[in-house]
Amino acid sequence: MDKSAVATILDEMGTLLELQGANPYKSRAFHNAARSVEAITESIETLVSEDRLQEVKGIGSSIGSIIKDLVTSGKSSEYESLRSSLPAGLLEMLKIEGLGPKRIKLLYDELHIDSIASLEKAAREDKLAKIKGLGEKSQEKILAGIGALRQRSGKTLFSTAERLAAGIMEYLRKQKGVQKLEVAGSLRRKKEVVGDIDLLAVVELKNRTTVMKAFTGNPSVERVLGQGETKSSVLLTEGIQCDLRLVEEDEFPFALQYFTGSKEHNVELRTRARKMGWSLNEYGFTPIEGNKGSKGGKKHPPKCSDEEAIYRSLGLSYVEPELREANGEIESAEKGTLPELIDVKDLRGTFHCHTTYSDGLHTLEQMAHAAKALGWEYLGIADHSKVAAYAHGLSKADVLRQFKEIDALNAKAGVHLFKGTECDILPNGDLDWPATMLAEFDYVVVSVHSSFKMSEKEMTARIIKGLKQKNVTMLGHPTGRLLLSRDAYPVSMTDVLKAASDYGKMIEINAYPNRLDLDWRLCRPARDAGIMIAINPDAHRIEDLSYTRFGVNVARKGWLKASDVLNTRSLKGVDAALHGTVERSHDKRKQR
DNA sequence: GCCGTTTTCGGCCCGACTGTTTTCAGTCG
Repeated sequence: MDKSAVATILDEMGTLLELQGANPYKSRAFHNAARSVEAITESIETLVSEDRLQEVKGIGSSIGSIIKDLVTSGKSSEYESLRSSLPAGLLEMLKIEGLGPKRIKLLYDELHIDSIASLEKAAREDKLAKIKGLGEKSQEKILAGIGALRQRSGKTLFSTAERLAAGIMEYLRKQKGVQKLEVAGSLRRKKEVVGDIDLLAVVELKNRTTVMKAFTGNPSVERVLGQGETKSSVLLTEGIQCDLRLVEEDEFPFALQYFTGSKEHNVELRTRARKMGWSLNEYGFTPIEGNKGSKGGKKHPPKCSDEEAIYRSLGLSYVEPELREANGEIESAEKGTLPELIDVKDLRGTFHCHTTYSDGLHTLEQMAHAAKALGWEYLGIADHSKVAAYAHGLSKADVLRQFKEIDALNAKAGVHLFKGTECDILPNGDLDWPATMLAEFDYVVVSVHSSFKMSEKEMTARIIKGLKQKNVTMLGHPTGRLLLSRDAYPVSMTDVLKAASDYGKMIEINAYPNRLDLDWRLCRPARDAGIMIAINPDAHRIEDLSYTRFGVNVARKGWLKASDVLNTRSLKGVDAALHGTVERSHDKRKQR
C-alpha cells in the first residue's frame, strides 16, 4: 500500500475515533500522523523495512505498527475493527455542512440515525429539534445542508475529472487500433466543475467493437449506461458519467470542435457559417441551398485537417478551448485581437507559500529545493502573521529567524527566496503587523481569515482598508476560498479591483485542485484596469507548488497573457514589479 | 496516541461564531 493510501486510512481512523467520542487528542494524533505520512519524502517501504517509522514526527509505536501492517499486508486489524464498530453512513453525514462528529454521535446515540436518508427523515418529522442541545434552527440548518450536498453532487471538480479522464485515456491508448484520442467537452475547456467526461477517438473500423468493450469494461466503471457502435456511456465509480464517441478520421476535427462546445460558442459559430453559405455540424461543412460561389457554382469549404482550419475557414483566428464561452471571443477572433494565453511553461516561480514556520508541511529548504526542481528561478515565502493562531502564526522573532535562514539559503546558488508574509486583515481593517514590520518584507500578501459573516459592505471596506496600506503588495485569496461545500465571503470585487488599481496593488488568484475557483472572473477586469495578477497556489506542501498549473488554467480562462502575470517575470522583473508597487524598497535598500 | 531544554506524566492551538443555553458545546478555519 502506498503512502497516500496509508494517509487516507489514518485520516479516516482519526475521523472514526472522533465519531466514537474517543479522546480528542487521540483522534488528532491520527490526523496528524496522516499528514506526516503524506509529507514523507522517502519511500515508506524503506522506512518500514528499516524500522525507522518512529523517526517521523507524529508517528509513535501504536500508529507505527498500524502503518507497518498496512504497508506490508495492505490490512490492519485496528482499522477493520474501528470501521466495523460504526455504520458507514456516519462518515457520509460528515459531508453535511454544520454537522460534526459530536452531533453525529449524538444523533446516532439518541435516534439511531446512521445515514443521510434517516437523518433527513428524522428532521422532516421534527425529531431533531427535540433533542437536548439541538433546536429548530439546527434542524433547519441540517436540512439545508442535506439539500446543498445533493445539489453539488452531479458536478465534479476539474482536477478530479482530469485525473479520471487521464486514467481512462491511458487505458484506451493501449488498445489496438486507437489512432486518435482526445478529451472534449467542458473538461477540455477547463471549466471549474464539469458535468461529465467526453472522450473522442478515431479507431480502425475492425477494432471498434473491442475498443468499445475495453471502454465499458475498464476498471473505473461502476455501470454501463449505454453501449453502441460509435457511442457508449458509463458511470464511473466516482459518480461521474463518461462518454466515448468514435468518429472517422476526416470528421475528427469537426467532432472535436463540436463536442468541445460550449453550446453557446457553437451556436455563434454555426450562425457565422450559415451566413457564409455553409451548414456546420460535427461531421463537417455542407453547402446549404442557394449557396453560390463567385463563379455561380456551389462554394465549397476547404478540407479541414484540424480545428485551426475550421476557424480559418470562417475567417477567424484560432480560439483556444478555454475561451469558447460566447464571451466575446468570436468578435476578438475576427479582429485578430485574441490574447496569446499564458502557458504553464511561462512560469518562473510563485508566491504565497507556507513552510513549517507556520502551517506548512515542509521546511523552507524543502520548499526551495522543490521550486528548483520545477525549474523555477524564485519562490515567495509568505507564512501567516501572528494573529492566525490556528495556523501557528509567526512572531516577530520567528520572522527574523526565518529571514536569517532565507539569507543563508539565498547565499547558496539555486533558487531565490523572497521574504514575504501573509498578513491578516483584522475585522476592523487594520493589519496584523505594524507598519514598521511590514516595511521589512520583500512583499506583503494581505488576506482575511476571520469574521467571514460580515455584510458585503463591511467586508469590502475591511479589505480595501487593509489593501491600501503602505508596503502591502497584493490581496490574497480575493474571493475567499470557495470549496464545493462553501460560499466565498461577501465582497464587492468591483470596488476591490478599483482600489487595487488606485493604489497600485496586485491581486492574487488561487488555484487548488479541491477548490472551486472562480477567480478567473477577476482576470479580465483586472487586466483591463492594469492590475497585475499573481498566480499563487497558497502552497502548504511541496506538491502544492505544481498546482500553479491549475492557476494557469484559471488565468487562461480569464484571457490573461504571460505579461499580465507576475509569475512569468524573471527574478529581476519580479524584483522591479514588487518594488514598483512598494515604494519603500528603493530607499530602504540603499540604506542597508 | 504522541511528545519531551517543564522528559515517562500531563499537556496537546486558539478565537470567532452560532445556537443553545443561562455558562457552554459544537463547528470552523
